[in-house]
Amino acid sequence: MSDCDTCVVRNRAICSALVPDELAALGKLGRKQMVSRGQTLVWEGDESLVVANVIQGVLKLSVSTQDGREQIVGVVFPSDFIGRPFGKESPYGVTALTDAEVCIFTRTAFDGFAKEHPDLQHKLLQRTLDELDRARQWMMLLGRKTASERIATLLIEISDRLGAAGCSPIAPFLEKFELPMDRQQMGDLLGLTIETVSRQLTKLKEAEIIELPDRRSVVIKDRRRLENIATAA
Amino acid sequence: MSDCDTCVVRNRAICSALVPDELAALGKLGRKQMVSRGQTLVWEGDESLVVANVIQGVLKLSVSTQDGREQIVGVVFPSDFIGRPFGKESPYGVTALTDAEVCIFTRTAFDGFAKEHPDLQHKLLQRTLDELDRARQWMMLLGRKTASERIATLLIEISDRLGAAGCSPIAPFLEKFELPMDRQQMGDLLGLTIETVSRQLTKLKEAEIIELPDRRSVVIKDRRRLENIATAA
DNA sequence: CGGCTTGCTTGACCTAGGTCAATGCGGCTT
DNA sequence: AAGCCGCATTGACCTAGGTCAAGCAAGCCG
Repeated sequence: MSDCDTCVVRNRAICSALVPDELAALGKLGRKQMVSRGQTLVWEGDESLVVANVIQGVLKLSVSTQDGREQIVGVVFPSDFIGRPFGKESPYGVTALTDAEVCIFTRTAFDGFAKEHPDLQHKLLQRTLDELDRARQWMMLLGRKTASERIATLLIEISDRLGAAGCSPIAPFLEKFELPMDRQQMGDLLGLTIETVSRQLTKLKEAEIIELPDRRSVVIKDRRRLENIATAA
Repeated sequence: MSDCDTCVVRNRAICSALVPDELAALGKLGRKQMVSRGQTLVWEGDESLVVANVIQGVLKLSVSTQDGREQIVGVVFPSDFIGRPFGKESPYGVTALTDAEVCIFTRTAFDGFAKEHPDLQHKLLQRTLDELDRARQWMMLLGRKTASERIATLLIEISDRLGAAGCSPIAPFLEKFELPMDRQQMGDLLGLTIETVSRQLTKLKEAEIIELPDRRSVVIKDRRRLENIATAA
């Protein structure tokens, strides 16, 4: 049984749609689980057996071709929901980018519970609609943006989402943060190669728009200019 | 008041979640409307004022950059749902690719009705999840596939979706069909230029995988080979 | 301390697909 | 039937980003 009362994401995850009694009932179905960096929770093409809420850490959703090309199709942060409820196999794999903690449910148990709780379903619908909007924005990036626009967009997006994931209500975004992924994964997310990612980052560094204190850290020195590059203004 | 009893998509659109009484109530809120090719139903960035079901025809969802680059982020066929329920502005425009007929609702009226009808919301959630899966598959295409893989994938997809939209239960896909878009729009959907689209189509024609009887028609002569190209096998 | 390992950067070169500029062609209009 | 007009195709050339191949720096371990 999960201890929902002390869960750090209880006010932001879909669980926030529930009243205490309902929350307790859902808590009985779920179980907290640690996932270490690189570990895969769901394999692409497998039957969708589990769904989960992210408590801590960052995970990727990814699709691959037979010949090994990979595209990351989504990145989930704390309080986000993972998985494909209501039947079907999962069309993408789910793998931890950092050590993470999730609150996991068997899909069938979750589906049953959701059917009985329209408020939960409503919340899930809202989230799915938001996720769809984000996916579509990313389609624009992949289809039409240049390499430098892509990198700038990614840095802004990570800064925003890590800011939103933090509990502080006064930090809409972060100016210094740790990348939750390596260069290869940035490439897989942006539809670029590792070399292009690296070159574009050094270009931004040389233009004094960002600093790169170490391989995982980014400091945004001139957010305005970065945003201009990102939106192709 | 719409005449739902005779609606050609009543068994496939989200309305199929409703019992006759409910359907009549929803029908009172909606109104059938013709949209002619090229006409825009919703502008990118505008407040989301309407939602709709597609009865006939094909529409595109698209996003543009300030400097005029366009990416089509979705294509909707008969029985599909259009719009961004539950608040927010629409992050993409909706424009008819062919003459079309839609069953349109004001967003607020629809939202109110949906809140009272969990079955309808459930159907909407399922559709949104499917749409999200499709968007993510397309992200793989835009991020990692070559031009010929993209064109092949598009032809298969259109053939499948036009087949599914037809009422015949024995036609899972079509071997001859009319493209619901011109070359430019194919490019905007695939993240390619018009010239590359044209060159790839003639390449497929010369390989005798397809025929192009006129600018809008396609005949798939060797579906197996086309599928192999599409999946990068 | 030196030698590995792992991930990142940099450089030199190449190519898929973009750009620019004709040319073609079917359908309308007069 | 001649002239447009709006696409689509084709060709010649160019470039952003991919590929291939060294280097390089930080952590780690003996």
